[in-house]
Amino acid sequence: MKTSLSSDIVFIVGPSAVGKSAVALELAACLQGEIISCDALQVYREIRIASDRPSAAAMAAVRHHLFGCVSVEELFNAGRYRTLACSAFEDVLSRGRLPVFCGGSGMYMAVLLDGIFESSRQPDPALRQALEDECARRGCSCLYDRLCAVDPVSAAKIKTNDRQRIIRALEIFALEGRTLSSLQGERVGLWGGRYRVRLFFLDRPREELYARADARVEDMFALGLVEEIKALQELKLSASAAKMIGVPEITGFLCGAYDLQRSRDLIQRNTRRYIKRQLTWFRREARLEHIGIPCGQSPAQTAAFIAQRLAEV
RNA sequence: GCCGAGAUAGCUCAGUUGGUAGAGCGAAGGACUGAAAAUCCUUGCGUCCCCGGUUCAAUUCCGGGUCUCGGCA
Repeated sequence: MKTSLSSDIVFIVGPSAVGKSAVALELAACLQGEIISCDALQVYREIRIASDRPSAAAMAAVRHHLFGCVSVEELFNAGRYRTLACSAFEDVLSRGRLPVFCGGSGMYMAVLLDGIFESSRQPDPALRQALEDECARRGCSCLYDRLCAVDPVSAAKIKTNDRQRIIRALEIFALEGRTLSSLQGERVGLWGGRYRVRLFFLDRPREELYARADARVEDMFALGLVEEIKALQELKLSASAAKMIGVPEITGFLCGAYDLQRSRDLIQRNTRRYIKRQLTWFRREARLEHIGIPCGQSPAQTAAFIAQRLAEV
């Protein structure tokens, strides 16, 4: 079917296990679109089952971007994502197709919509490591005190024992010679720019979401999750890949810390907590158009509903 | 049937020398802008099994009951 587009870029976001991928696939298929990942883990090549990457059939039916584009050994982060995602959607647009971003990483969506400050310098792993070491040795509050002196605006927004953010803020100051808070004021993103952007948030009742997520974890085990994670042991995982849900839990099992059942329970629990955090993130995002998916509705029906909304406005 | 032990937050339990109670886990809410599937913050009135008794006051002591778990038959 041919629909006249009223948007240049579409986002399909929502919590884990809500059914984003299937809806995005249907939507892209009927609007001549291409899918771009908006997910922090689906970019990793070696993690197929654990990140619930779209099937080969789905990828053959509609062109997908950024899925499995980097190795788990590489450091990946929001900055790199933004660079890759921007060139991907420009590529899609240049071929007259509709970019459909799909994923559950709220921050990656925010980074595209609102931007991120542009760093002139290369990240310095040694500097990060030095800050890590100092934090481990002398405690978080010691670094926090330093941040208060250097960048009181950022310090006011960061909790005294939020290791990750304290280190990040100090790292930026050391690297750029300017404070994180001042740099963050200079961000420019897609929102409010020359593109028409529509954000669709897919949702289901919490209990249904949890049940679907639990079932999906069972499926992952059946598909060979343990083998997939076991294979990663040969590699040197980057910090970002090593903390993905599934890796620590299965590694614990492989080391004999507990049985398989326990690792599955942990993965299910951690997935539920992750879903909760996603919901918290998206809840305060006022730009989203909420799409509640009724129980039993097919992805094609949801996609048709969204396509209609796109055509109307 | 007898003898023990127990019954307290969703779960596992602690505790109150009698002044209506608190840990862990789970759960919920929140923050979030280059690790984000990350990192971090906040939140526990619950017929203290039921009915009586003693007492100014009982979840705590006493008696009876119900149920659960051991052991013995």
